[in-house]
Amino acid sequence: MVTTVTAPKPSAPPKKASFREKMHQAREDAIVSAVNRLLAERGFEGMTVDEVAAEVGVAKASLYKHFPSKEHLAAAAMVRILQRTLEHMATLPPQLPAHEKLKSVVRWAMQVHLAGEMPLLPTENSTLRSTLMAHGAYLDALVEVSDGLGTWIGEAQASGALNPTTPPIVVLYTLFARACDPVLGFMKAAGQHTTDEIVEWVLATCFNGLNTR
Amino acid sequence: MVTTVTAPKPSAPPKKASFREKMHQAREDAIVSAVNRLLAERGFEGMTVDEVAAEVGVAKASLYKHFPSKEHLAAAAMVRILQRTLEHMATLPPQLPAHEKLKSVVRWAMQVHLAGEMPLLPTENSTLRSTLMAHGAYLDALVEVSDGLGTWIGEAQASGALNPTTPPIVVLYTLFARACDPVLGFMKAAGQHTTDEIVEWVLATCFNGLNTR
DNA sequence: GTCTATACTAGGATAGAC
DNA sequence: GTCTATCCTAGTATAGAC
Repeated sequence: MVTTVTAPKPSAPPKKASFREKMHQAREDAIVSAVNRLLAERGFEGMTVDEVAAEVGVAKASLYKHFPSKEHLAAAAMVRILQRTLEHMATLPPQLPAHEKLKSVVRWAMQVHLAGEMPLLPTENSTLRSTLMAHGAYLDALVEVSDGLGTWIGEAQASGALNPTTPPIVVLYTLFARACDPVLGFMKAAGQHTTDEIVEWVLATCFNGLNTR
Repeated sequence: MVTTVTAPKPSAPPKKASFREKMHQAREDAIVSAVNRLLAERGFEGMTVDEVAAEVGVAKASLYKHFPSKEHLAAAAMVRILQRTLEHMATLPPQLPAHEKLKSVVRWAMQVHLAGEMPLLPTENSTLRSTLMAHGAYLDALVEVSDGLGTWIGEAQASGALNPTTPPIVVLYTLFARACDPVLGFMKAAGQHTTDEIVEWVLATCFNGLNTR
């Protein structure tokens, strides 16, 4: 075949390639957004791929051209929320005290939660767990968020703002857990308060505790 | 059929009736225990009726002689944990300060959680939710627990032990949520601390907050 | 890479004998 | 009221045309 004369594969025009790529990304973004919302509403087990397809307005088979399984769909949504978290963290002014940065992140996460966009934490022993634990992008993003928060936790404890006797890992896990706090949903369902009020009360409970100070 | 001579249905000997009844109750108790454990491990959607049957060591069809649906299996487990909560509440000495009673209940619930016996809260929009909302025994038990805790919350806020500016409903929901706090599972999975340490730290975080006091 | 149509399986529920 | 065997829907995933 060495002697065969074939035209060299023409490199596609950059403009067009970029356009196609953009469409592709936009479509995947729409998919991940839908997954994210359904994950927040129903959890991984409760969410069905049919629902995702319906919400995106695309055939189910098409989803599987983008992502190889339901677990990978969910993983993409988890990566996305972690990246959004990193983006929020990056917007915080460096001179802000560490404990204020932490508060801001939790406040932001609670607002995301109340907006119905915070995926529920996967239960242990879930098929999702093992996929996530083998998912490089997810682990990377998780480590990056944890490291960032961990640094601030150290600073806030050193400054005396956060209780230094609490093990930092307890603080870190508590912050993650508060982002998914069911209290937010309960209060919203009770329907007696604005989302801002709910966020401030739950946030205050988190940092100040239930006891009188 | 009025003229038909039939022996009057002999009332079963109390001893034997009681025995049969006891066997029945013991079987149902075993079922509910298994459901409770699997609900804690996998959540409602993640739990399968096959697993329940396997764990009890009984045929799946037999389960449906006791409970009409998967939802009702779960509801029975929810009722049971609420009743266990009421039992624990009843053991507390009346002269104990209200805020200590509340702490004791949360501590107990966390221990139950770490023992793998705390059913996960049902996600909103679940088929389980609607069954629970139509389940008299569940609602009764829920109201009874809520009323009991609500009374203590009022007392603890009046005494100044709990922050009186926090809406009581926030306190109540927070206590329920802490019983299912994923932080407990995270810390346990991290495997660096005893369950007693975990409980005390999470409990302290709940009542004292993350901030330095 | 999108669609329609379908394969395949898991899982909730039931039939019917004992 | 327990069992075995089965029904049947829902839901993940894929085939194959365009």
